[in-house]
Amino acid sequence: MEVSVKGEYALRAVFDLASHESEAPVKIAKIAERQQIPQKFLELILSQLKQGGYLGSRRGADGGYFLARPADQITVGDILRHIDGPIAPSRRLQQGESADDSPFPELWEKVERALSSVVDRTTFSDLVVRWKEKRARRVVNWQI
Amino acid sequence: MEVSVKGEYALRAVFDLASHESEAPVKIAKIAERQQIPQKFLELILSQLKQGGYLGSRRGADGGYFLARPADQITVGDILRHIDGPIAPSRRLQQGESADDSPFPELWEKVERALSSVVDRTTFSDLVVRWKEKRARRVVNWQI
DNA sequence: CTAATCTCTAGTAGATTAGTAGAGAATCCT
DNA sequence: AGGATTCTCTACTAATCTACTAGAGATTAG
Repeated sequence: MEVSVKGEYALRAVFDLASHESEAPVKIAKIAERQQIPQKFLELILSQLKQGGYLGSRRGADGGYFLARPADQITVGDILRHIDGPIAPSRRLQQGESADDSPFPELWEKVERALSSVVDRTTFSDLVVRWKEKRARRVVNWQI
Repeated sequence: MEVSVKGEYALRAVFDLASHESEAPVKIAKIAERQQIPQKFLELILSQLKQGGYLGSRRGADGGYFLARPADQITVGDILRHIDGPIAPSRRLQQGESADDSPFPELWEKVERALSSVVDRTTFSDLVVRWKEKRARRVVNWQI
């Protein structure tokens, strides 16, 4: 039940774009540097996220990537599913086994719902807001 | 976020033992047959579950495996963690990053809690009970 | 036109997964 | 005691996946 490194890179990349929303397109190199992601690997990931319709891009000088829709309309679940595939164990049935010969399909559905209640309700806008609040608190504590 | 085949085999095996609790030890071959698991692979899994303290065994004729504690004291989470490792993304921090430079550790904690609320509250006793109820209902429908 | 940047195809070392093979050790039955 | 049965332990492996790297090609801004 781990998230792949690729999946986590994808989340970080989208988060990076979300925190620079409505600015000029962000260059791959910039994201790679800020998020500590190998640039060439990141290129593949961003391209895949564009295929999925989550990002847009522009080439050339002043090019870069940007969110294809507002940060409050992209969820963590969207990105994870698109990069890593299904988020919960997909109901694997043994040969000649019907759905209710086994107690597990029901269990996996509960797991799916539990996971979904977190990742499909968390948008990148949420992440950015929370993160900014946390940073603000830290600055305040400094000053005291 | 998938459960490995090995993990699912482990769950099925413990479930099989739980549905034959308080009977004589169950032979590997019997579990392998009923649950459709390659026997040699199952041997490794059962042995690992024994190392974890979940199962006991006896060799020789009339030997087999059995639960080391009652089925209502073994959870799905116990088995999954023991076979597949951590159930939620473990907070990976980038180099030189403190826990609140990033919004993700907090996210992963929520995921962990959500998952835990399912797998750590589901015992094999629960699974057996639900499964028997489901079978009972099916028989009733047949007769109508 | 050219420099900057994204895009696309290919390759790849190392780890992991899902097994298999086979000999050894304990236990029960007669 | 002897033999059959069953778990136990170590070693090996084919195939797949992961996390990358390399390099040439296509777009765009100025």
